[in-house]
Amino acid sequence: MCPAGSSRWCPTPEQVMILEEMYRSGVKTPNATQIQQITSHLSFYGKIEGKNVFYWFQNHKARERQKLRRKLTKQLQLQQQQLFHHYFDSLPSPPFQHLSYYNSPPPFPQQVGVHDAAAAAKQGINYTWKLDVSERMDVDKSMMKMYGGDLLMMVDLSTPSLSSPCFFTTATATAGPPPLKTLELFPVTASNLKEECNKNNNG
Amino acid sequence: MCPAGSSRWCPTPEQVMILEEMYRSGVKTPNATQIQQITSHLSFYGKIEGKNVFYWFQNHKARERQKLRRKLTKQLQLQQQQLFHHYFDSLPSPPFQHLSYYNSPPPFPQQVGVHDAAAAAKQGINYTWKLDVSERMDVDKSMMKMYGGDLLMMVDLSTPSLSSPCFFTTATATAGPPPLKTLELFPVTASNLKEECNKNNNG
DNA sequence: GCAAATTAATGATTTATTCAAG
DNA sequence: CTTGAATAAATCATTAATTTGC
Repeated sequence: MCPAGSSRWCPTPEQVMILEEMYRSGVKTPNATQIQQITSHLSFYGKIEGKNVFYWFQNHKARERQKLRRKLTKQLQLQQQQLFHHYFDSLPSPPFQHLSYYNSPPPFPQQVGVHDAAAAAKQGINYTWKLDVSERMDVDKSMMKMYGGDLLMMVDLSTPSLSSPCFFTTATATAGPPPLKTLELFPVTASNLKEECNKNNNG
Repeated sequence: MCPAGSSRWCPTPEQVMILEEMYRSGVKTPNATQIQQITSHLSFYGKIEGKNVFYWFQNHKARERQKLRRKLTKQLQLQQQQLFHHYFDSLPSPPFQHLSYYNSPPPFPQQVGVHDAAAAAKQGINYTWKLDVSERMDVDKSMMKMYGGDLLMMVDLSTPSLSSPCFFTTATATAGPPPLKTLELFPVTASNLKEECNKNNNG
């Protein structure tokens, strides 16, 4: 339960359930209209604001990605080890096995992404990340849209010179749909490495 | 000059000048009220919206930091090299000089931050980042405030069920002032290293 | 059992990175 | 190449879960 004067939103179980269901069914980065609808719907189950919904999706998406990455990285390591042992165990007498093991990638370093994608699929990974391609849904074609989804500005009612209570208004009718961005399948970058390093502290 | 149906804001020279002057005089992350004032002031010189002002400060702050970091890093490297050479050149006959040079920090690795702060100061670097401590200015005590300053949501006028044109409203009266955050003086982290790596691609 | 102490989960902010217009 | 715009990653901060000693 949430403390009385809590500084942050504490979602009710129903709210979380609904949000997760929406996420699963494809809503990853809801636009302004969607957030509005979701918010008013969820407000039935408890106090909630639009920014809570927005943050929830942002965090959820990021953390799902993170979980997936970790899982993949772990599996990757496992498989490389296994394949490696398999490869060297099949040799008559491996002279520099220990060196190779610690220093070099296995003998198929160029295709590691594709290879492991296929292999991981065999092991039951569902390629959830492919869903991310449809992150932007663009459900309604109204003039209004969400700018980036990373900016929230409050209304300042104390300023009398303001005719409209809203700070930013969109009068700009931008042409064309937003550029659909694909996700890199195997983002084994510095970010991942750092994460893998930190992981050891958590357990 | 800005094309007629341009998709993005093209600031006039006057606007840029004023923005830079404001930045120099301490405004690094203006709140909603300040942005409103700046916007209406600058609108005298040309078409401008609140989000333009917001983005401008965000980008400017980030890129100033970036410039400073690069300068510092470069200077750091230079000094370490110089000190290093000075140190080893003073030895009678350095047997493993090349090894040490590539593998080890100089003999004062624990205080590198403090040391270089002092040294850099001598060379004329102005510690601009110390200004960042006063980033949050909290000029007015109105109920409305800027949330993070990193979220912008548009109004959806096409939804008739909306009583207020604004999407997110702040009714939460949080207690106490926002926690003033200090900036780390020498953020020589993985991020910096990565940047230094990438820098070579740019020139 | 049950609070104080730790740890994990997650809501909220800030910073870094990337995209793309000009 | 510069820079406005947008997105993603990292980080901070608070709350929920848990462990631990009594």
